[in-house]
Amino acid sequence: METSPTFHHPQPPSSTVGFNLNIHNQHFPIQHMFEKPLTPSDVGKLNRLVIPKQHAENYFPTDQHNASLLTFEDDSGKLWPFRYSYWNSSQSYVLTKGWSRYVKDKRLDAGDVVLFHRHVLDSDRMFIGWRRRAAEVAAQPLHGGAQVSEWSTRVFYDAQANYPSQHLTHAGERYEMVDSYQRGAIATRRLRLFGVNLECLDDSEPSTPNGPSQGG
Amino acid sequence: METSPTFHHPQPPSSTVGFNLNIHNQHFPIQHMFEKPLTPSDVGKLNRLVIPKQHAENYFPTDQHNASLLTFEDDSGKLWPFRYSYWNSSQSYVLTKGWSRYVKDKRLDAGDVVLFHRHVLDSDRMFIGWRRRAAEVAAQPLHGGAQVSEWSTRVFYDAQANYPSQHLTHAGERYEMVDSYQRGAIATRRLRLFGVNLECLDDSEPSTPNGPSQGG
DNA sequence: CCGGTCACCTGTCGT
DNA sequence: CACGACAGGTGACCG
Repeated sequence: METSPTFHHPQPPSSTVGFNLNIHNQHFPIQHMFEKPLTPSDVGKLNRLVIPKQHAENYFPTDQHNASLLTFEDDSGKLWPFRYSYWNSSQSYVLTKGWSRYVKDKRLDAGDVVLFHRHVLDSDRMFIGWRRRAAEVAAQPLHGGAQVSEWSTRVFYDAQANYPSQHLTHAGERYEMVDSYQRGAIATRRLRLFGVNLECLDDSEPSTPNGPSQGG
Repeated sequence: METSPTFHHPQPPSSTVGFNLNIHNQHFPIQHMFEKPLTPSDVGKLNRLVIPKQHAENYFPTDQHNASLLTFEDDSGKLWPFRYSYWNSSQSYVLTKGWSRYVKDKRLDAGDVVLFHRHVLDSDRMFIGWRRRAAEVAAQPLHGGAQVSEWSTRVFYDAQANYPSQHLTHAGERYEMVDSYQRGAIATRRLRLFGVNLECLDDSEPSTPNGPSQGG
């Protein structure tokens, strides 16, 4: 059993973009940047996390000469430095060095979701969290259903990928705030938080818009 | 079939550390430095040979600013220049550029053994040789023995790694001189060769003392 | 564009 | 059990 995961406040926050993060009894105004359901490769031996291009370019610093270091804080205050680079060969942004340690430490599995947040008042300060994948439903038997163990992660994973656009609590494991889904569009919204007027991006759709349907 | 491999004199020499090398009918006093059973990676697509740290630091020049060029002679007198460097990340010494050419030219395979020698009177002059791995024994059928092709190289490789401490000829392919095995200890011995008194290191144990037994 | 090279990275194993 | 060594990898780069 896992204990005390993710950044999420016990009760669902009222806003998409800002909520409180309790770290060591200190409360931080945190902006949700994006999240990504982990692919088998993300948690496998490739030791890398592919950051969806849109999110990378929206939120992560544009490293001039490739290969930078991004450091995130987790819910315990522990720092997680990751090597962040752009792979020309695959035209993709990735977290590499350090990522496998995080996966192991948090015992992440395919279908689990990593969350990226940042400090509202200091966008250089970034946070990483995660939540368990949705519990297994008595899943749809595809094609007759002979496959067993090999398939199970994929099934969870796919189920996770295109989850409905609105959900709050789900099997007691999900209390993520995702309201206005606007696929493909980036909306700005103004909000007042901690006495500060902020203009925020609100593209918190799931990170794999086309889904991780990489298998045949 | 291979023709005329290795440096070894047709009859086993009497000394561990010095023996004659016949190159183009010239005889050289040659000191055995060390040898290494080749791993699959050493002969694979990584195009590099890992030099066990002890041997590298004992025998190869300490390159000040990393990345030097080491040139060896083979039994035909051909020169083989290799780039020699230290990889900080893995804390290991490697031969890179040029190595794959040697592997290809000599048709080396995993389990084969590369030999490094040097001129007794001119230690800058170094020689490279090789011998075939030990012929496959009607090997121990592990767990029932269903595996075939995939296993074969590994089996050779492991069989090679922890060969007995005393062997001279073996299946007509091995006439390496290895007498006093003193694992973990380095003995010095004095010998008189070509009218010259020499004091020599004698740590010619196999390069992977623990063996590459990484499989379960 | 492709193969070789280079400088990294990490899991595993033995000590 | 922490740590060194290294086998087996990677992407970037260059000719």
